[in-house]
Order: sequence, then structure tokens, then C-alpha cells
Amino acid sequence: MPKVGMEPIRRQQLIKATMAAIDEVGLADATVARIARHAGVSAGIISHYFGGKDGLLEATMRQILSDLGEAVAACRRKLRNDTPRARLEAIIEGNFDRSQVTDPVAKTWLAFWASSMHKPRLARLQQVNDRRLYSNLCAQFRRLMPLDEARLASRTLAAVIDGLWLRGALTPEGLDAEGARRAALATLDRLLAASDSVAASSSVAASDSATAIDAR
Amino acid sequence: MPKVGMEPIRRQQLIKATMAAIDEVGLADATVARIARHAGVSAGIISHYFGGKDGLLEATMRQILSDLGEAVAACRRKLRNDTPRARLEAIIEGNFDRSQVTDPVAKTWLAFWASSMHKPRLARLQQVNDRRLYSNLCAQFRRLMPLDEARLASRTLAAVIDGLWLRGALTPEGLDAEGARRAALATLDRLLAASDSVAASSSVAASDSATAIDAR
DNA sequence: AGTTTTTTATTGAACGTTCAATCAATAAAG
DNA sequence: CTTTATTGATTGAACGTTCAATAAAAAACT
Repeated sequence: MPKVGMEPIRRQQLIKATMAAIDEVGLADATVARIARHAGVSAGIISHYFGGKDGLLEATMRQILSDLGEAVAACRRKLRNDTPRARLEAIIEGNFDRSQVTDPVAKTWLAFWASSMHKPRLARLQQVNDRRLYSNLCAQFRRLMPLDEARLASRTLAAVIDGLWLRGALTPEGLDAEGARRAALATLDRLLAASDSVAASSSVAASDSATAIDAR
Repeated sequence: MPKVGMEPIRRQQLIKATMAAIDEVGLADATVARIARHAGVSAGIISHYFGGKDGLLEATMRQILSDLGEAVAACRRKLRNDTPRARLEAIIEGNFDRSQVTDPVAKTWLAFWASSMHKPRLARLQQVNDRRLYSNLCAQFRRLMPLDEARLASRTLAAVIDGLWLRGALTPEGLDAEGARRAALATLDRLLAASDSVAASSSVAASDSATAIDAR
């Protein structure tokens, strides 16, 4: 039933169907036939809109990463006070946002992460996203502690966030977003508490934000 | 060139070849032909010794998990003093042991983790291992803090360890074992420091170790 | 307003490829 | 001469892609 302007609708439909299929049977068994069936369309249409299965997979990963980035940005925008701590909390909240933390998303995310080890195009997407998260974290920590410490803190918090996703994706009960958020926030507390006592005396903090950006 | 008693040799050979193949091209493209070529044998032999490809993959995952467990156990045995903190440090050291943290192992480990989301047999292996790590952590933390705190600390440290592996597996430069160890140990420091101040006054600590075991 | 033509969207069967598993043949060791 | 270990060609199933056919909608025309 061809209407005009189907392209954006079909693309969304197929991306969603891809996540559903991966959630159901895993990336390895997510065939084009199965994805198409999930979307209620024919298999051929995938090549038509995405140039092939790989194109669809890449588009799906793009969607997940941009959704995640958008959720973080939204949390940042909601902030009333602009302290480094509040910013860091917003990053955590964004990463465990209800709209993001669903079984299909978590499982698809992990599947792509594993897959990106050997697919250069996916690896690039992953890396860009990764660096952005790390940069954001580091820029904020930098305002509260020396560079070395800030780097370590960023690495640690990033690892906690990814680790919680990872474990959540595998757990039979699904990712417990609320518990994960609490664990990540508690980690942040401890990371800041460590240098809070020092921060009072040594005022290395909050100078310019230009040097705060750290490209690993 | 058939000699007797080839079975254990071939099994080891093929398991190692599996990791090498996954390191090289990923689980999705690790065909039996490629694995066999890596081991310098014919493809048919895989079905002969492992009953099929799935059997080989399961055996490979078993190997990785048992190696990891063995490394942790070895670090614990080396301990001179038996404080909870030393035990926790040993768990961390074991998880980032040089013999374990290689590219083939890290990549295979992650590939299996992703795969186990949809393969019940692998999921079971993963879960058993997971619970063991969590139990070990919780038993030690329990000697230093109240149960609720101990659970949160265990979850956090487990997430940090897995998160560091995860990020290490993807990073182009490979997993930086030394840096990861430092980050994990620093996290442990902070987790203990938080309740150290309390531990001095309230002596909830080091009583019996029977109630310390916590099955999640 | 009705009819024809063009454009756009979609289908699904056919094709070629790839893979895991099988098994009869083979060759060394006991 | 029997047993054990190994091979590699073969088989059948499954997959992604392609493309001619189709059908609906839009545009053009009378």
C-alpha cells in the first residue's frame, strides 16, 4: 500500500524491529527475514532502504547512541544549578534514563559493543561515543581535582556505568535501573569525597573550561 | 599421524585456536574451517572431539572461566595476612592477572558474554561464575560493614572490574592491565575508606564467616 | 469529474554463497 | 591385523541480495 513519504516511517519501523529481534534471539540469529517479519514488511525492503543488512545494523547502532546522548543532554538542560557535581549527576541520570534502559536497548547495545571489536564502521561509532562520555566526565572532574586524579575518576566512573549496563543486560531479571543509578551515584559521592577534603585548602579548581577538555 | 592419547592435546589445541580465531575475526566469522586451520588440523575433528561447534565454544568458555577462577585462587593463596582488605585486593589482582589479560582472552570473554544472552548453556556458566565473584566480594565486605552497604560495595566493585574488562576489550591498544588494576584498587580504597571511619566506633566487623556468605 | 499515465513503494521467488555436520576412505600405531 | 586418529569431499540447510512483477497513489490530461 504505497503512500508517499514512507521512508522515515519505514526506517524507524525497521530499526525498532531490529532491536526487538536482537532482544528475542540475539544478533547472530537476527536474520533479515526475522527482522522484516517483526516490522510486518517484506525482506527485500531492507536492502532498499538501508542498502543491505549491514546498513540497517549501523543505523540501529547510531540510533541507540544518539538516543543515549540525547537523554544525557536532556538531563543536563534540566539542571537548575551548574555545579560540576550536578553535571556529573546529570550524566549518570541520563545514562540510566527510563526511556533508555529497556531490555531491547540494553541487549542490542551489548551485542553491538561485542560486534564492534571486528567491524571498523561500528568501532568508529563506539569510539566517538566513548570519547564524548569520557571527555564530559573529565571536564567536570577537572574542575574539582588535579588532572591525574580527574582522569582516574573519569575512567572509574565510566567503567562503573558500562559495567552496570553490562551486568544488567545479562541478568535474567533485566537491568534494575533504579539500583544501578544508586550505585553509580554512590560511586560519584566517594570519588568526590576523596578530594573534597583537599579541595578546601588547595584551590586548583574551577578555572577556565578550555583546558578542561581532555582528549584522552 | 595418529598416536594414542591425542584427546587432551587436541582439545587444548582447539580451544586455543578458538580464542585465536575469535581474536582475529570475531565470533561471528570464527568458522570451524578457520578454527581448524589455526590448529593445523582438519575441520571434521571438531565434531569428533566436541560433538560439534557448540561443544567447542562451550568448552572454550569453560576454560576461560576456570582459568580466571584459578588465577584468583592463586592470588589468594599467596596472601601472608588474611585481612578482608587483603582478600579483596587478591580478587582484584587475580582478575587482572597477566596470564589472563591478553587480547584473545578479553575479546573471547566479551564475545561469550554477549552470546550468553541467548544461549542457555552459556548463560548458566556465566551466572555461576558471576555469583561466585559476587559472593566472594560480599563475604569480605560483610566483615567490614553492614549487609546493605556490603551488597552495594560488591555490586560496585564487580561492575568496575567488568567495566574495565569491557572497555579494555574494545580499546584499540588492548587492555591496559596495570592501569585497570590501579583503578580497581583505588575504587576498593574508597569503598573501604567510607566505612573505615565508622568501623572504628561500631565493631560490626569480623565475627563469624558462616553468615558472611551471601547468595545475592 | 472521470480517465489515463507516471511515479513510488513493496513484494517474494530465484540465485549464488557459505557453513556445519557427516562419513567412507586412509594411514599410522599397537 | 586390529585399533585409533584423522582427513576432506559431499550434503543439505540457511542466509543476504537481487530483480521482475505488482499495486497503490499522485499527476496529467480530456
